[in-house]
Amino acid sequence: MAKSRSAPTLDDVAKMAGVSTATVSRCLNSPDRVVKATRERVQSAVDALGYTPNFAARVMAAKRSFTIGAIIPTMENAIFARGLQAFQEELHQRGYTLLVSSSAYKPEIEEEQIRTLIARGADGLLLIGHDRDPEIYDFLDQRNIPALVAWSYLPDSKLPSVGFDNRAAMFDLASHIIGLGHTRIGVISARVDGNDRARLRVQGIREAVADRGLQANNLTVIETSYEIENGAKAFSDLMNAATPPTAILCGNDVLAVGALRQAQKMGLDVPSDVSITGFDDIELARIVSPALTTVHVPHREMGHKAALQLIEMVENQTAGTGEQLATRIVNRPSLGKPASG
Amino acid sequence: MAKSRSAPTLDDVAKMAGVSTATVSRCLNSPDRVVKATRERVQSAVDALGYTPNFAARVMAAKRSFTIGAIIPTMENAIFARGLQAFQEELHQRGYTLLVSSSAYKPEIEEEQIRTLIARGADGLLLIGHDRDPEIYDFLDQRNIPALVAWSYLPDSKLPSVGFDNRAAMFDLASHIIGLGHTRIGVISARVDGNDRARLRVQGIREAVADRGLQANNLTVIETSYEIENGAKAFSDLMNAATPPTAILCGNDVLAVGALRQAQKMGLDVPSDVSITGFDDIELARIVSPALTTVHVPHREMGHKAALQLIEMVENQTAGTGEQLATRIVNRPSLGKPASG
DNA sequence: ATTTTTAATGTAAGCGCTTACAAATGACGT
DNA sequence: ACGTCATTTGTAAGCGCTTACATTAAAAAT
Repeated sequence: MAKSRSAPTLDDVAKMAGVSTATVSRCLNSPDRVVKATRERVQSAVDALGYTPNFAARVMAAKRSFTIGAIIPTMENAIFARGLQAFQEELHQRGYTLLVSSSAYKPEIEEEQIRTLIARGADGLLLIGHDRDPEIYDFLDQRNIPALVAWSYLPDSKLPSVGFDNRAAMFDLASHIIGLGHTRIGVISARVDGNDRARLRVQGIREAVADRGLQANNLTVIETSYEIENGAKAFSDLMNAATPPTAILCGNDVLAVGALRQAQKMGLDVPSDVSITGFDDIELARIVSPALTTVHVPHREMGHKAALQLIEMVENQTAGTGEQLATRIVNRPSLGKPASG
Repeated sequence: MAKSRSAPTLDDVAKMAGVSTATVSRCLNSPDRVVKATRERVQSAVDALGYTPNFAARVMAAKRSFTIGAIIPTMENAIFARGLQAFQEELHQRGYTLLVSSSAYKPEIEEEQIRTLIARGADGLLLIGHDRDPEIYDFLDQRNIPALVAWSYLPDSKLPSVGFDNRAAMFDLASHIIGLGHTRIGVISARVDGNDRARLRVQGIREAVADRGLQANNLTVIETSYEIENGAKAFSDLMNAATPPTAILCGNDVLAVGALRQAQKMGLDVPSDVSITGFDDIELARIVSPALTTVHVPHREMGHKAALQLIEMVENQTAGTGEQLATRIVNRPSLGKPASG
């Protein structure tokens, strides 16, 4: 096994360059405060030694970590992966590193992760959605840690948010579908408990139903967890009812794809026997056949803007204004008019 | 804006509990070295103050960070996202935190990320694939940082690896396809430069072709980058040749899905006009129609085992033995016998 | 040429924790 | 009773960096 030579320190560099540690530190952090000749001498010592600053020491002394923490429900979901990728790219661009944890959709894990990330000196936090124990907000407040919510925009929330209006997006889609003549609506939603995004989407549908004068009993909502198979199961439950829906709105594309496959398995044609719609517009939505009508969410833009906003909050001690992003309905063949009248 | 009360320190706890900082530290790190009464007194002070240890200080003093760094090409690819998720879960289980960076498939970015993660005190590193500048291996060696490679198993590599034999897996698939009677083979590969996984997959195909006595000119290989559209483009290039292939092997499922869609667009039936296969067995492979014949890779198992192995290397200063995981061919309708003779 | 102002560098005090070592306490054997 | 040994706790020295402040050198102003 290789002998481990421990990493060179600031002191080593200082000695080699014949200057004080303060000067070396300045060369690294504010080069303009050091005269060119010195800077070059220091630089060559750094190169010769292969010096890399020790992060922990730097954080401790500077009380800044250039680290941003993000806690997402899961990386396995393309929507988070994509937004997070854009978020990380922008962070990296601006000299920050990303610390990621996933909470597996469990509030208590999320809370623990928040504490961990803060203890690790995260300068700011990215959180998904608004629903969480108020205690957490107090904690963030008390510690004065900038935090931003993504994937859900709410104008008057505790934390500023960069995202879209889940309720309005689903309201529009549902209105459009009802406008097509559908009168019996099925909904396959993700679990709404502790998930404002899912809850608001369902609420948008309910409001559209009321708005269009449909009876509430024409609406059936099933809640299930995030897996293709659950979408399939929910679909067959919905279609086996006495008077099955003519359109099924799914809370996300993955559930919709599950429904779609189940339709095929049951010999039902989409959209002539039943229409199916998704939400998110992930790649999958374009690729299945029939392709899914869905709501397009600008995931990359969201990640990107969230990064900019959070960095702004961290660097200038500002409160963060949040930003609402537009979504749009993407019409594809999985949605049609209901059969007959 | 809330007054920022700065975080309570070990000292605060010690004072409140009427003990020394050493005792508080011991309560937290090796509780059995402290008598029960004291431990309880300290614990209540911790609770009352809402104390969380400062990570940077701890790292600096203990020279251990309980952080593992991972550098993956991109989070947007389901295969990495899934493996990484499993990796993170196992890490979390064992009290480690994951620091993630993505290199966007660029070696120079990867190198920079490696240095950054090490400077941040990562106790160990997870890297994807074996191809990289030897200098990096020297650096890792010199600093004595345990590192493990995943997604590619090689018995005699610089670093231990947990993964599968890309060459053999593709050799088997190609042999199977040739055994079905295909004689003109097209390959749509990811860029092989700096990517041993892609390179070895192509090599596996070449070896199978030679092994089965096919002329090398019956094999056409196109290299392209990772996007559905590129798979489509490569497919049409391949099929517009004078004597188009009867089977097209793709280096991954995403490229294969692109090829599949292009086939539909060109009015070609799969598999009767042309067979298409993928690699990875991501969800997409099951969902497209016809479903893709592909090579199943145990991504979650890989992430899980990589975590265990890396932790073992970190905690016991061992070299790491690596582990080869099995892949298997998943037969689905996108592969058939060639038309006519 | 001398004083004032400004720029460049050095000195040294922490940042919050861990841990080697020392000290104190108590249990035990003789 | 005393000394021995084990257990529990305290003391204090760093870990590698940043930065307020002191010092020195150089430039500008007189």
